Amino acid sequence: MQEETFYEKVYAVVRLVPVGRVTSYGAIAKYLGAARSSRLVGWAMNVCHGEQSDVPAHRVVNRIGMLSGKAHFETPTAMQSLLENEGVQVIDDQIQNFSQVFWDPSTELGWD
DNA sequence: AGCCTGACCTAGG
DNA sequence: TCCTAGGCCAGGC
Repeated sequence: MQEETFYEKVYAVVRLVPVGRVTSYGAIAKYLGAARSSRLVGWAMNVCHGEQSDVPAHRVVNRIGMLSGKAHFETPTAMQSLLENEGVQVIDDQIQNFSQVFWDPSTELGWD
């Protein structure tokens, strides 16, 4: 575990995100014990984008549930399309029922 | 080696 | 309640 870098940890958590659910950068960072390093999560996603990793970056949004990273996908609509394909309703780059589809690792995984 | 930027979050006015 | 400022770590120039 310690051998894994911050990115590896981020990827691991993102990969644990169930289908039809989304999480936030801050939630992941907080779960990793780096709540103040939420930017690194976004940076990790950027690196992940270049990698062929099976990291569902489309399931990661900001704290308000907005598809802030959609611009970094292959296409501006790829993120929304992927989320809608998984059953997540997205309107105007904004996830609907965000509180319901939100998946917090600190809560879900934290409860053991 | 130093400065700037970035898919963010929290706090203060 | 909305807007502005600061801070965090890593990568690029």
